[in-house]
This record gives sequence, C-alpha cells and structure tokens, in this order.
Amino acid sequence: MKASLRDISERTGVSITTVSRVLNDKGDEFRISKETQKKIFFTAKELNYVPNQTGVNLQSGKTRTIALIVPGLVNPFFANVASSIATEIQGTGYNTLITDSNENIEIEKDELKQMISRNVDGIIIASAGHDGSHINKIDDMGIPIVCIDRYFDNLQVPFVATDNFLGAEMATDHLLKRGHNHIACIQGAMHSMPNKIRIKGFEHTMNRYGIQDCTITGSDFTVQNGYTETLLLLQNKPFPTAIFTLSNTIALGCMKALKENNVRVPEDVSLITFDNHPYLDYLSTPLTCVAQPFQDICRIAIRLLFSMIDKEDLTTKQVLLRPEILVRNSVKRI
Amino acid sequence: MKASLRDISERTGVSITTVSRVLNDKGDEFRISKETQKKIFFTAKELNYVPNQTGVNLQSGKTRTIALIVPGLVNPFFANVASSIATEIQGTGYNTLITDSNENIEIEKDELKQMISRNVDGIIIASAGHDGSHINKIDDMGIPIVCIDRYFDNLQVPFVATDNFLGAEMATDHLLKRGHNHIACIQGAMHSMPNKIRIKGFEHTMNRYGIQDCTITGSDFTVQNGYTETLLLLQNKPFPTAIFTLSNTIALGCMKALKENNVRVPEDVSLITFDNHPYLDYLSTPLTCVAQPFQDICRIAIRLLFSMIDKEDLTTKQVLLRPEILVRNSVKRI
DNA sequence: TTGAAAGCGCTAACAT
DNA sequence: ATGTTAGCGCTTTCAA
Repeated sequence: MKASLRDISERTGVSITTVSRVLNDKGDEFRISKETQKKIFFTAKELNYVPNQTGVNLQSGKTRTIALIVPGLVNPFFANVASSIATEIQGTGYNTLITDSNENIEIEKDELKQMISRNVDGIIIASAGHDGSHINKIDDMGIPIVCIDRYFDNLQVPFVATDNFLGAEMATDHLLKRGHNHIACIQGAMHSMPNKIRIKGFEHTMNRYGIQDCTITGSDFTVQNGYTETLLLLQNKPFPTAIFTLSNTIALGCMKALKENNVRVPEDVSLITFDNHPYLDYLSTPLTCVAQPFQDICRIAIRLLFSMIDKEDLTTKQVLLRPEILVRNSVKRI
Repeated sequence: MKASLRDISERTGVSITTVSRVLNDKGDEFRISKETQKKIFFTAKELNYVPNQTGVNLQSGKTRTIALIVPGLVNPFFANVASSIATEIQGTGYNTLITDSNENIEIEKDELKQMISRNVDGIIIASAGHDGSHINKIDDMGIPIVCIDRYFDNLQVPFVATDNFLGAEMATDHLLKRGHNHIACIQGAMHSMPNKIRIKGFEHTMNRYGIQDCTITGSDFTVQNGYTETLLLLQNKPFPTAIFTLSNTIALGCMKALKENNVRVPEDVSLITFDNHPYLDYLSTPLTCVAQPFQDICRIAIRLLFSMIDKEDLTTKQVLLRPEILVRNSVKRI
C-alpha cells in the first residue's frame, strides 16, 4: 500500500510534523538534525513514499493544476492547442489536465463541475456551448477561467481567439481579387462565435464587392459535414467557382466529395480554408489557408489565467489575434 | 467562495450528516423528511454547491479518475488515442486526465508521480522511456497501470499494442512483391519497443527475400527527422527504389524533402508508411500505409485497466493487435 | 428521522 | 531541535 507520513513517522520514531518538515525541505529551517533528516529521507525512499496531494489540497485549497477543456482532440487545431498549452505550462510548477467534451455541452458542463470539484486553480476552455451562462457562473464564483477560440462577447469572461472577422475577410478578399464572385461558404457549428464572426466577415466582404446573396451552407466542424455539403453543392447549377470552408476538417470532407466527382482543384473550382495543417502542403493541390496563431493564443490565455490566479489586474482581458494567409495553389485566377 | 456541506448545514439548521445524505441521494434510505430534503436541495442550489472531491477522496481513497499519459499530442496517432480513450471512458462514471510528456522521460516521471499523488484509480501510458523500470515500480505498488503502443516485453506490466512485427512484415512484403529490393527504412525513436520490433520485422522480411544489408536510418518520430534523413538519403547513389517510414510524421518530413528535390512518388521512388491519417488519401500521391487499430487498442486497454481496478483476474494481459494495410498509390511495381 | 464524532493525509500555529 | 493539536470537507459508524 501507499505509505503516508504516519508510516514514516512510526518507522523512524519521530513525529509526523518533523517528517513533513524534512520531506518539504524545511529540515534546515527548523534545525532538525542531519541525523534525523537522513533517517527520514531514507525511510521515505524505502517505503516509496509519494505525498498524497489530497491531503495537501484539502489543507491549502490549492492544487497547482490547470484544467483545459476542448471540444475535440480529433480536430488537429485542438490537438495542437492542447499540446501547446501542456508544453507552456510545464515548468511553471503547475500541471495540466486535459479533457475532451466531444462537442457535447452536457459533457462539458459535467467536466466543468468535475474540475471545480477537484479544486483546479484555473480553467482554460474552448466551449461547445451556444451561450456562456455556465461559464459566466464559474467566473462569478471567482474561479479563474479563460475562453479560447470559442468565446462569448456579451460576457466579461476573458478570452483569446483569432480575429475571425479579419481572417474571413482575408480569405474572401483573396478569392474576390482573383475574379471569383460565385463563392460558396461551408460553415461549422452555427452557434459558435468563431463561426458567426467568420460568416459576418465573409458576407461583409462580399457586400463590399457588391455581391448581395451569398451561398452559406453546413452545420458543424466535421469531415462529414464538408463532404455532404459539397455533394449538395455539386447538384446546383451553376456550380460556384470557389469554395471557402471554415475549418480544416470541413475542407477535408469537401475534397473527398470533389475528388469522387472528378472535380479538380483549382482547375474546376478554387478552394480556400480556415486552419493550417502540416499536410496541407502535400496535398494533390496544396491548399491555401487562413492560419490561426494558435501558439500565441495559448501563451496569452495562460498569461491571462495566471494573472487571475495571482490576482494581478490586467486591463486587457479580451484579445483577438491577427491570422495569417498562407498562399498555396488551390485558388485560380479567373 | 465555494460552499461546503457545513455552509448548507448552517443555513438549513440540520446537521452536516443529514446534508451529506440528502445530497448523495440517500435521503429516502435514511427516511429524511421530504420537507428537509427539499430545503437542503434548494439551499445547495442557491449556494451553487459543488462537492469538494478532495474531501471525498481523502475519505475513500478513490477518485474515479483515469490518467492518460502520451508522449505527444501533436502526433495525430496519440491525439486519436487520447480522444478515443476520453470518449470510451465517458459514461463509465470515471473521468480522464490527459497529460503530454513531450517525449521527455523526466517529464513523464514527474507526471506519473503527480498522478499517483492525485490518487488516480488507474493509469494508461505510452511511455517515452527506454526501459520500464519506473512503470514496473508503479505496478508493484499495486496501482493499476497499462501500457499502450510503447510497451516493455520483459515486464509483467499489461500492455496493448499493434503487432508491429506483422505490420512491418506486411509493408516490407508489399514492397518486395512489387519488385523493390533497394529499400531504405527511416525509423523513429530507436529505443522504443514499436520501433525496435518494426525494424526486426523489416529486416526479417528482407532476409527472407535473401537481402542481407538493409538501409536503416533516423532517430525519432518527428517530421524533422523524416526530412533530414531523406535529404541524406538523396545524397546516396544509387538512391533506393522505395522508402519505408515508421510513422506518419516521418512520412511527412520525407515527402517534404522529396518534393523540394523534385523526386516524384511513386515514379521516382515508392513510399509506404506506418500510421493512417485522414489526409493520406488526398495527398498528391495517396499514401499506402499500415494502419494501426487504435480504437481497439484503446478499448482493450481500458478493459484491462478496469479489470485491474476491479481486481478481476484476466489471464491475458499482454495483447498485440493485427494492423491492416491500406493500399493506395504510392508504391509502383518495378 | 436525525446527529455527534471519528478519521482520511497533510500543514501550520503554537508549544516546549 | 522536535512535538501537540487543530482543522481543511467529507463519509460513516454508532447513538439517540
């Protein structure tokens, strides 16, 4: 069985307090004899002692743990975010707990509850929810929480995300400048803020070029959605000259449908997508994309979170970062 | 602040015990009046009560938590594994804590220690280590632990992985049958079991075809490694007719180097790789690969882990699963 | 139908 | 230089 301070105390004949002190490197501070210290360290090692954090937590209320909740690790964007956050937090003395809500708001709420139950010191979340009321409640409770990617601009809750309006504008502009004006946009989860804003950016830019009716279809950030919607698009005459997909995953499904129907990119249709991915460069047609600065998003989110944990007062708590357009060969000039 | 049982007890005027009972749905069992129950539930809601798991854990020693430690979420294989495990565990009443060791054994050891400190009920790990002594120690302590992908066959610790020998055999055979006999293999982390076994499978198959000296290079499962090694390979005369990369990520780096040097696949060189990925189908040359049954690996690992947690005795504790070869167009018959 | 008290592992304030 | 004690939030035994 796992050894406790008491076990060591019994074996060594000194009090639990002394054992605790020595094992917390406060032996010298309390002028505990080298002799005793040595004995304690030895016994601890012998018994394979690992401190039971539960005891510490209960005592201090702190866990030195950050929770990260993402809607889906299968989405490379979130896998990157998770990896990036875990890496950044390493070395700060904190640990990262990652959970996956599977785009399910009920699971998300449950996970959130679990995290609070576990006394995590802070939470970073990309919420699957339509509204942020459950997140607001946590913020109200005084538990440090920051949203990334999926945020709620009607709340005071801090967030870090891509400037999705700008991103969509850049993509649409790229298409329009190259002579496309029949553009179809395949969107993701309609209620999510990034999606809503991207759509706004798309429509705004189209309007600026005098195009009033925009084709917008789709309903979630899955490969399946990209596939189905493209198949549907293929039924329409005339077929758009360009497609703008709002994620990596949607682009993948879109390409699948296109390929199966022998529609070539960019000869028959141009394609531009949100999200970069290492593979995009090696596709039969390397895909032009709007890359999100996910590393910066993570870093700033962590910075914000720690400022809340440390009760430091930052003025800027809601930040939108500039995306970048990576031009490859999937858009044809017409 | 967070409300505790005591707060509710004080507000309602009943004892902590009663509050605890009601909130744990044992109100009827203890025949606590509907009246009192209602009052307690109401107050709990009002105070936003969330049970402090720390207290529960301390009391029970159980956390209903499974830890998953992977060497890198950036690797799509592990992202898939993480997502799959999290999903499978949802609904069992357990939670999953995912951490990323970044292929760093020191970080891994620290995380392992943290997890034990946190009293997780079980651990699933894809270890970054050369040997499994640290894992064996945990097993010895009686803490349920199972290895996935990266395992140690000299230990009794349960594991689930792909039959890497068979996988490598299938890939090599595929190449040899199509007339290739000058094959270069770019490997990953040399000390890791999957890598070692894949190399064995490769060499064994080559030998079976009467080829004694095999080109084997590379040192880790990164894109960079694939890139560098391919560049090096390109210096050699004669250049191999086929390349066998031992992971997804290595294949990516390999393709990058190939592309930059205008070497076409499969016209100039054939390519086959370990690991499937949704994008592989849409590459300029769809890549033939050995797909690992990661879903099954996850399911069985969880099954094994729970059997240990429940002290159920399974006879088979070390399982190797059959991979599958997905033939696409990256291998030319010569 | 309800409560008091003990104890899980740990730290810290207060002795000595 | 080391120990005693109380208390963190919770469940459970025993009592009423």
